[in-house]
Amino acid sequence: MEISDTLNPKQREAVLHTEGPLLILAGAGSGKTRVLTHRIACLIEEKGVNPWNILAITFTNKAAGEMRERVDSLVKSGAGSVWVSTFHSLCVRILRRFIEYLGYENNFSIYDADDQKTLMKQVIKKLNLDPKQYRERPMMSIISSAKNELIDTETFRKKSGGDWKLGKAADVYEAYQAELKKNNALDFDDLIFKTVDLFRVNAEVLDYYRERFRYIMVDEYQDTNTAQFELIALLAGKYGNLCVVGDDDQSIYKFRGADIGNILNFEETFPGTKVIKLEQNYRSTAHILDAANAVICNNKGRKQKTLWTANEDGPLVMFRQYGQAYEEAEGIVRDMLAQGRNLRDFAVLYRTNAQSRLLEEKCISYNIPYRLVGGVNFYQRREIKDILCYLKTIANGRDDLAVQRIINVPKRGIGASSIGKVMEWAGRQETSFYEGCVHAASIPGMGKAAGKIQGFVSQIQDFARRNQAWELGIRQEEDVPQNRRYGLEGLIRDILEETGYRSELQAEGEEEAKARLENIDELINKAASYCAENEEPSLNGFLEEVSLVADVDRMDDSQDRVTLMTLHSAKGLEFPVVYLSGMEDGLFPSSMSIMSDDPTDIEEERRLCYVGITRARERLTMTAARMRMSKGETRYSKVSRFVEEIPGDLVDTMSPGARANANASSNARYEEKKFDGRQFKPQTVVGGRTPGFGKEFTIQKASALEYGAGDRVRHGRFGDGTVQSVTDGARDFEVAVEFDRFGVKKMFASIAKLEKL
DNA sequence: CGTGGCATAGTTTTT
DNA sequence: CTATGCCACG
Repeated sequence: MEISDTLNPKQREAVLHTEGPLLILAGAGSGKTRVLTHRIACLIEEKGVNPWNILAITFTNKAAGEMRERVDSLVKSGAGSVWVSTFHSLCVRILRRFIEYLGYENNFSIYDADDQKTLMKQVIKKLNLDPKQYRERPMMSIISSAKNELIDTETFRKKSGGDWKLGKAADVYEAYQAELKKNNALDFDDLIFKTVDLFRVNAEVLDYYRERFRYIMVDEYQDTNTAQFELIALLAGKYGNLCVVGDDDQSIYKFRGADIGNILNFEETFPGTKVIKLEQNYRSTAHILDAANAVICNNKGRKQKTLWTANEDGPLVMFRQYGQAYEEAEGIVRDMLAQGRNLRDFAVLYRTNAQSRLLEEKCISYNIPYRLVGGVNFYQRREIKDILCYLKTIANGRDDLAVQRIINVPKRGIGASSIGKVMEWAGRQETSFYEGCVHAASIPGMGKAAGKIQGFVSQIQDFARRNQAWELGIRQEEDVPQNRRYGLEGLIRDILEETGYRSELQAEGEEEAKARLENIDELINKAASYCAENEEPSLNGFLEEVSLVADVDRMDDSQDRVTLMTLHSAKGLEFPVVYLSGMEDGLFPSSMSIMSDDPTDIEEERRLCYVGITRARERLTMTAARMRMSKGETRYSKVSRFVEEIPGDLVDTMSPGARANANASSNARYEEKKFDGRQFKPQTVVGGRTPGFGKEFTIQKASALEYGAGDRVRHGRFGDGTVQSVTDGARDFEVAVEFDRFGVKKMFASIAKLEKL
């Protein structure tokens, strides 16, 4: 085959350079996946490398799946032996095989964020720390960063020096790790950390994988953290055939420990590195690309490169500012409808998951099918977690968290005090909670509860026996519906029926139960397809698969639907038409990053904006709202600084006439809530490069107000009322007024323009 | 032992 | 505003 036919010179160079360290700086839409897949094909077909010796690491399972598919279609045979995987699944596979060297059992559980939180809460309680002062989240993030930096408990303790607060954190870290180990469980960060640990303590295992993975490729390299870096460096330490692909401008996971230094310093770390820049963009129109470049060039400390394209100019970038956030959502939905394209062409992106709600509501009211990526995770739903905890208990009885979650679900009359007694006993015996349940009868003071616990234990044992029989390939004789082979599907069904989970669910209400049972059905389908797709399906394998899914992995693009998702989830994807919603200072960039004294925080937001812009192929629309509800109160925002960074001649701000139209039509539906847009004419216009929008909405805070609590005032729309309170906020005075006809309203003084009577 | 009501905290982003 | 968590009561 002619591998290089469809590639440009730079791409071809990257594909053919197969030996030694290679850094590919690939701008957005520059065809990096094509380079990677062709490179794999080249290794196999031109250089005669055994596919078995190739490892490609991606960020999400979705990306891995796509790469696998493309390699399959490119390579005649053997492509199946190429190991394409995410960091996390790679590590799980390695650990399942060798973790016993680290003192864990190979049926370990994987804890997600919820599990971590529960465990952390227990730890804080156990250490008798004030839960007001030591909250789970901050503690988790301290520990997570430590693990991402490969700092173990011992080093952490040393580094804490005499610092009291850090010493406490060290206590928590130690206790948390001990608890995980006791439960034979690893959290997400551990998966990487422990694999590095394994490689460091066991030279044989390391060498085995070094021999195995002679050619390594890493996608999205800009988002690797120290632990992941070390993992790769160890693996590539013998043959040195390491090819990383990334774009420093698209590094958006600093909060998760990603170290942009990994890509910026790659050349120094790996002497003899060949650097290839891919700067031609094949994805977007020139206008979109110019806008992206205009935004990102405000960042300092980036590798110099300029994306260019041979594509046509395309339409201008659109910007629209609405009054209320729901008008913004409606505006987007109507705009999509007006274009008359396939719904799958559209993506609406936003900074925070909370923003999806309004968009969903509007999609529903306009009858537009949508697909929501992220948000409340399927696997976080109560009923799904319940069933998964049954499965986890069956797979790994040492997972106390799982056992404790389900021991009284459905209700078995095992209450908090009985559970407490078992916990106490297990603690004294230095054994697991489940083991405590097994010996419930011999625990003093258990009373009637002992029998109930026994019942639970024998149920679990029964399930475990069936599962073991299935895993060993023995056909289950009894309880087989027709001639279907017993498997995970059957196991979940049995759990549902035999524990009484289904009947309890049905007892509690029609609608609710129906929805939950549908979710469980979806889980059963998942289990069935897992079993069908895998050579050697196992309970642990299934649990892994469900715990390592990213939100985008569950994105189903088979149906013609609009996609709603966060900017983070959108990384690596592309759509013909993209809306960037909520372009407001304080939301995007987030107020956290604005307040931060670390200037690189805002740069990370800017990179996120760059990622968002470059998702669009043909048409990009940015939208903002002046008012948005958050935490129960209205927030007023000006247009995002990122919008201002785009030169005015690239932007189409809606003409005043068109805006009036849009408002008029949206009013029809929301008349009662509508707040006349004209009242929001700027009080003060502070000069901006781009006329028509930008800095127009700068509120001039008055030094004092002429009215106070108790005074009668008049409002342009709400009529007369009595001032209840005046709060002196940072940006403006906030006034609460009880209107005679409209009730109590809170408003900002400079906007409301209240007139004293 | 279970439930229902109230209080409080929380919003970045996720494998 | 909404989700979660805790406490008091039945």
